[in-house]
Amino acid sequence: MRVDILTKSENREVQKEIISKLRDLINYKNLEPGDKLPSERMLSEKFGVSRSNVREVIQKLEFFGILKSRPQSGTFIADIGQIAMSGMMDDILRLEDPDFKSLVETRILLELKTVRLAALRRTDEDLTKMRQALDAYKEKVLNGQKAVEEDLLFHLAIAQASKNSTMNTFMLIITPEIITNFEKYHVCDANLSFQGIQEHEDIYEAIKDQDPKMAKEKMKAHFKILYQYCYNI
Amino acid sequence: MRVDILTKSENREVQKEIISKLRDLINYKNLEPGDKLPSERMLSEKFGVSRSNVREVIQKLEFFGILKSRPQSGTFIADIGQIAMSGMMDDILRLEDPDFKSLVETRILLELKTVRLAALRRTDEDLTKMRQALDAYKEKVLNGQKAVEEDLLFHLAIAQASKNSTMNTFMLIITPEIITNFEKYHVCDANLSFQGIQEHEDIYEAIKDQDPKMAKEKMKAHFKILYQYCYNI
DNA sequence: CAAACCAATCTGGTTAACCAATTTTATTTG
DNA sequence: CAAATAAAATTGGTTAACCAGATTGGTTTG
Repeated sequence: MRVDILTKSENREVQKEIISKLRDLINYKNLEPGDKLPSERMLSEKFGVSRSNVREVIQKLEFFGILKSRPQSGTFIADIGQIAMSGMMDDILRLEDPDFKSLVETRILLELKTVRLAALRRTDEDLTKMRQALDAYKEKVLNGQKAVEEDLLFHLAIAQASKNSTMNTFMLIITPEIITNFEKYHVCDANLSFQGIQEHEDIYEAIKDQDPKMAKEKMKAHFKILYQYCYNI
Repeated sequence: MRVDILTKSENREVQKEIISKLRDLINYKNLEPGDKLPSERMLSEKFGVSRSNVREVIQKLEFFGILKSRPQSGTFIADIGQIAMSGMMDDILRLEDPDFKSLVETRILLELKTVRLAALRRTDEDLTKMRQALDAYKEKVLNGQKAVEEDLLFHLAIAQASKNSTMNTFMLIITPEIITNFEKYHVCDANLSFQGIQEHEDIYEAIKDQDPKMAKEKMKAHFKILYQYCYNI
């Protein structure tokens, strides 16, 4: 178990080193947007790491949108300039694992927006999905069971109804970590209350009525306890 | 070029199919959080795909936090229940590529928050970094050159000063796509104006003075043009 | 009979050889 | 000499064999 964590962090260190070396290489060679990177083989040899390590890093930077690899052709620098490139790589290297506060802070920010957008843009289909999620949540709570997951799925349904794919993606990214931390810090216990049901119903109604202001208001009320929890940990 | 896009989207289709099959398998086998998935070899055989494809998907789901693979041991379902698991996989399957509007909408939301947090939490070091980014931006604009990248790096410096690692990460994720789209839709042309310099200076001053309200105000003013651009495209 | 031990097996990770498509270079041809 | 063609080298992607550590089941031992 201990070793596992070690190897993982070791691997991460390796990745960071590769990114750093890659940045230096790009700066040194004055590569510009659209230019081709040296081949994976070349890089793995030059950096003294395995080709799969290089591939992992390239995939990661491709996810961040600053590289673009084309089969049988090469890996290219995306259409952002050298300055942005170098600056972003620095930032990526400096990225830390998200702490719980940062997660909740971001979640609240996102949800106060998605709920407004959902009220404005929701279709009938969205409404059905939210209703289903809400009912599943209700049933669990009324049976005295934990319902953290059903809770979150309701909120994800809202994000989906917001029709903003970026926020939807971001909600998906933070949700599992939210769930894990909720259970770790026993935030879920507070979720057993019947009050939660009414709050969810209120939010649902506001979205159904296409009332963005009310929707945001109700979501704010729903987050009130979370606020306190978050800032006491 | 055409083929490249095709193979990429084909690959994406393969990935989606694997995720879908994996979800069905988990549901069918009633796997719960903490349970071990069948080995990569087994899955690749069962699904009729290559092991590297399986590994790609696992990495992706690991990024979304719903799987966790441990070396020499196996891949495990994260500490989220089956319901959240299945629901999230559905959502991931349904994820679309972000459109420009969605990107700008999210950026504005994030930045109106990070600028407030930066005003509250910035250190002197943060201030120095922002100053450097601002000066680099100024120089380019005063020389009549495009400065989209320097612009964004200033905003990234703010995100970093916000001390919220989640928002910082999200800003990093959307930045390259923002840059690309800015150049595509010639939003950058509007950035040549000297007005931008003053607006940046105002934001910087507000953060320096640790005045969150003013900082948000100035950021809002800075985004005014962007708002219009965004909703006219 | 339970606890300690050990070897066979299984795991994700790594490596190296291979593939098909592309790109470059050399050759041919008008 | 330039354009067309063909062959060689290079590319990211794929595959299969291999590795070291973890797990497991049976065996031994007190």
